[in-house]
Parts: sequence; structure tokens; C-alpha cells
Amino acid sequence: MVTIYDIAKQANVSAMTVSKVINNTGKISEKTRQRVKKIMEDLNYVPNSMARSLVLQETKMLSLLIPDITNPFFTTVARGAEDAAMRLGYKLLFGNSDENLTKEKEYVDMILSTRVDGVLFSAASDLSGPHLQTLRTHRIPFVLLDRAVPGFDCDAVTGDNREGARRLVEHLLALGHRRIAMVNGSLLVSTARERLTGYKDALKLNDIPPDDELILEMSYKQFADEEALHRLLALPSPPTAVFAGNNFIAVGIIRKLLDMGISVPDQLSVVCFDDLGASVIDPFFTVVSQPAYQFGAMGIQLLIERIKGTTTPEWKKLILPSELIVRNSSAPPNAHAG
Amino acid sequence: MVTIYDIAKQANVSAMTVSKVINNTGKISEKTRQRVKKIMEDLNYVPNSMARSLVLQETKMLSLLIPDITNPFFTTVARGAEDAAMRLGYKLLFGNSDENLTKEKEYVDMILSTRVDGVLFSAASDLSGPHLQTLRTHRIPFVLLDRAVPGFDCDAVTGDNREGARRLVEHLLALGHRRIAMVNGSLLVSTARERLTGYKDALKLNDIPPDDELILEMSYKQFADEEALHRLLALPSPPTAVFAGNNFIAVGIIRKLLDMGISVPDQLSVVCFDDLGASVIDPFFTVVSQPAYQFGAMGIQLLIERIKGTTTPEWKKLILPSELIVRNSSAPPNAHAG
DNA sequence: CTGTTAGCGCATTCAG
DNA sequence: CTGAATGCGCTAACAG
Repeated sequence: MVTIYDIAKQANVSAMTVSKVINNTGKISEKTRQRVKKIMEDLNYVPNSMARSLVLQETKMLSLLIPDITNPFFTTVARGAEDAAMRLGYKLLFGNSDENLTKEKEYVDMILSTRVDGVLFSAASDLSGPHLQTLRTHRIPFVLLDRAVPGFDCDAVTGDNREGARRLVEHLLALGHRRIAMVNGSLLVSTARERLTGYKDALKLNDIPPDDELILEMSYKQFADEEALHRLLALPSPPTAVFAGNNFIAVGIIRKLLDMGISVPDQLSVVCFDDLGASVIDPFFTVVSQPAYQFGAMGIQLLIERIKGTTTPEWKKLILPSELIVRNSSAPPNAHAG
Repeated sequence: MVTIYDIAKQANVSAMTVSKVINNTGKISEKTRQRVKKIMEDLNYVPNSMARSLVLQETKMLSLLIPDITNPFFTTVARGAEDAAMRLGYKLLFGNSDENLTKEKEYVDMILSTRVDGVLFSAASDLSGPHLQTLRTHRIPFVLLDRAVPGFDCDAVTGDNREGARRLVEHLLALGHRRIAMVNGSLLVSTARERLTGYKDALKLNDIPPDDELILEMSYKQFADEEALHRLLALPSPPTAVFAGNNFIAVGIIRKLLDMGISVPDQLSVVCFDDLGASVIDPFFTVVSQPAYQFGAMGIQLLIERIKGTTTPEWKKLILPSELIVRNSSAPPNAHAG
């Protein structure tokens, strides 16, 4: 392995001079600078960032922890984070917690020992609190992404879940729906709670009493519980529309409905939070779309500002607006059947 | 920052003893071991992996370089790689080259300075050769993933592109198609060339002369060239089926066809390589599906074997079989129209 | 069983 | 403008 000493020897200078050439610090005569640079190229020298980190006490690495790398929302977040990090001179260490607290803990341990400069953290759930506490104990700056964690005041980039959900449900109400079900992610996740609140807001604004039988708590990762769907549709007064807590839940529901021979939106409207990504043939779902790329990019920016201390001490709370996109999965109740 | 010296002082032992407790090396009395462990916990000690890497000359980090993180094929590869790496005690540094040589070079430089122990490399194109040469010069083990690079003999995990393409086209031929177009990725990518060869194999086996007018070279990233599609369909003897080089090309084509009011498979069959991932509502495409998760998992395994030297010196070439899945995007020509 | 010495590759003092 | 000394946190090799 080529070190600054190898170069120093060849160039008849001290290692220190080489270091200064590399970092453009101090004053070096143009002549020796060129000579050193030439030798660095000839020897294929590459600085050892480990050694550098050790003395500088910074790694120029950030960690991005997301709950589901297969979800296009988080994939796009990752793209945004990656681009921003690279642009600002940082490397990105990805972690995928799989919505799983144990896996998340393993990543937190890894983050600690890797001495990353900061973490962009999308929590598996409210129970991630101790993991955040660990980061804080070790003085590792972090920015929460997408999901808040109760009891933790810190920098955060989130969406306007409550507002978005309200708008989505009001869209259904405007179409004439009155029996609107919500199939949600785990209520241990802040976004799920906020979306539920938005759902109730919309109902209340229209003087419709919420009906607990219409509210299902499942998981953001998938929707597999066919039986629950059956029960929902077999109610004495069944829903005419379903608000899915996220994109994957919506896909799961639609698949089941197809199996059951129920057509959307003719017999049932289905809307959801978050778009489905680039591999969708025919954008079909009426959704509230969030600026996923911006989530990642702004998160990294905030994080780096915090690391460098180029921001005020108060925690920054960035709320990125979502957008209602009406497509073909929603229609007036009994549009065709009635 | 808590170091082994802090612990050593508190425990009235030398730093060396602490190090031995951490690594379970050497002989330490149970009593002092317990005492040291207790203090490590009390002080929230976490080993500094940078310092460790510096002396051990290994980072326990691997790099995964993929060309498109938004493509579900590579997302699934990433999942497989991540799981395998974590299981075997390695961290994974992701990089997304975006099918872009410049970005790829930046990542290679980063990889070099980070001193990762190895790289799982899915090349942007044949022109990635110099980047591989750089890795080799610096003695960083790598395994090629999905895409071969001409002139480079090395470990590799790839698919059976030629066979898969042949089977896919033979499926169309069996349905009665004779005019089959191929819309491919860049021929600078090995998989695109192999798939083209497989396409020609199938035609030849059925005594159909290939027609250059039916073969389009585009990009794996998307299919946006509406005009090319128009020209294709406006040929004196237009195709009755299209073989798309990958999933994204297929999606792009279908979207355009929808816009043009052409229905699939009634008026035109469309098949492709690689599945579309978890966010697809109604699995529609007839595809050749590759075991993406296995690509990542096997790639990491091979890489680690190479790093540890627990494999024979010859380069390992792993070819993972693909599977033809017939769904609803392919049908006999003029199934409904005729 | 435990401690001492030395060095991984680099950058920050502070002298010349 | 350039260099010598020192230490970042850790471990391999050896000495007690």
C-alpha cells in the first residue's frame, strides 16, 4: 500500500510536505507541489480515509436508515439522499431495518462503531426511542425522516400526513361516499396515527360519526389479511370506499379485490398515501403524493448543517407538502352498479 | 470519546487486557474479564472501527455498486446483498452509478479511499473496464454482478440471458407470432447483447430471417422514444409482438401504447426480461424472471470467499437460471382483432 | 494470565 | 516555505 511516506521518499521531501500538497494547506512552492503531484499519480496513491478519520475525528460518512428498501417511496428517498450527500462530499452508508426493531438496533450499533458523522433516521416505530437515545448519548447528530418518535425533540423532515389524509378523504366525500373505511399501518408509527387523525378530521367536518368497524390496523409492509377485508365488506352497512394507509397496503387490497371479483372503482373506490414508483404501467391510484426525493435531499442538507454547526441551535422541523392526485381508482359510489 | 485506555484505567488493568476481552483473544481470568465488561457497559464503550481497520488492514466493509437503484431488479439484489453481508459480519456501502460512467468513477475513487475489503460490481457498461482495472491495480477483490465486462476475466454472478431470451421469443413463436420486434438496452451492456443473441437464436431455430428494422437499441433506464415506436408499428409489415430488453423498457412501451389506443395483448403482445416488483397491482407481463435476491446473496458470498481466500484460485462463474412466467401480456397474434 | 513496545497512515502543532 | 515530533485508538508480537 502506497503511503505519503513512499511519496515523500521519492520526492525528496518530508511526509508533511506531501500531506500539505494533498490538502492544499500551508505554503508549498509550485515546483515541489508539481513534483509531488506527479509522483502521487505515478504511484497510484490514494489517501487512506481510515487513517485520516482517526486523526481528524470525522469520517465524512453519513448513515441512512430506512424501514423498507423495497418500497418505492424509500427508494426515492435514498436517491435524494445519495445525490445530496455525494454533492456535499459525504459517503452514504445505507441500512434497511425492515420495520424491525432488532435489525434497527444492529444497525445502530454498527453506526456507532463506524463513527459516522451523522444519521438520517427513519424510525421503525415509536419503540425506536431507545435507539435515538443511544445516538444522542454518543453525541451523533441525527435527523428524523418521515416518521416522528414521541418524546424526541430533534431535527426532522416529515410530510403533512394529517392534512394529506384529510384532503384524500374529503375527495371521497365530495364524490358522495359516506361509508369510508381506513386500512392503516401500525399505530406505533407516527405517520399512521397522523393519517388516521386526518381521516377523522374529514369525517367530523362533514358531520359523519367515525365507525370503529371501518378502521383496520395492519402493517405498512403489505396487506395480506384477506379475512379482515372480507369482514369489512360483509358489514351490514359496508364501505363504498377504502383509504389505504400507504401504497403497499393499497396494492395488497387491490390484489385481493381482483381475486374476489370486485372491480375498482366501480364497486369500491380505493385511494392511498404515496405513489407507486416508476414500474407502474398505468397510473391508476388516486393518491396523496409526497416529494420523496426532497425528503432525502433536504434531510441530508439539514443533517450536514447540524454537523457543521452552520444552523441555529433550535431543532428544525421541515414539513414537506403533499399533493392530491386524482386518478382512476376513485369514483362516485355505485358509479356503474347503481 | 471513551477509549480502551479509559476502561483500562478504571479497571486497573492495561489497555491490552481490555483489547483481549473485547476480542476474546488470549487468556484472561474470568474475574478481570467480568470486571472489564462491566466497566465497558457503564461507560457506554463502543470500539472505534476506524482505528481497528487501520491496524488490522481490513474494514469489514463491502461496496455494492449498482446501475439503477430505482429498478426493482436491483433493489432486490440490494436486499439479498445486504442480508448476506450482515449475516457474515460485513457492512455494505451502497453506490448507485445511474448507468453513468462518470458517477461510477467517482464511486470507484471513494471505494479506494475507503479501503473496503471488496466490491460487488454491476458495471454501467463495457466501458467500465478501466474502473475494474483500477480496482485490480489496488488489489481490491471484486465480483461482477449481472453484467460481464469484455476483456475481464474474474469472479462473476450472472443470469442466463441468452437462454432466457430464446425461451421468451420461442414462447411468442409458439403463439404464432412471426414478426417479433426487439426493443433493447444499449448494446454496450453485455446483458443486452446476450439477450439479442438469444432473440436471434430463437428466430434462426424457426427459420425466420432476422429483420434489422425490427430491432431497436435504446436504454435500460426508460423507453421514451415514442417516434421510434411509431415507425416500428408503421412498417409495411409491422410486428405483432415486442420483446422488451428489460422491465422498464416494457413499462415505457406499454404506457405509449395505452396513449396510442393500442391494446395489449389484443393488438400487440409485449414480453420482457425481469419482473416488476412488489408494487404491481396485477401481474400482467409475460416475463423471464431472474432470482434477483440470489444475485445479491450469492455475489456477496462469492466475494467474501475470495477475500478470505477460502476458494480455489480459478475465477468462479456463477450463472443463475431464469424462469419463464407466462401471464397476460402475450397472446396469439390478432387474438381478438382477427 | 498480564503488560510493554511498536506501528497502522495521517495531520496538527511548532521549530527551523 | 519545509520538517521533526507527537498522537488519533487500536492490536500483534513478544516479555514478563
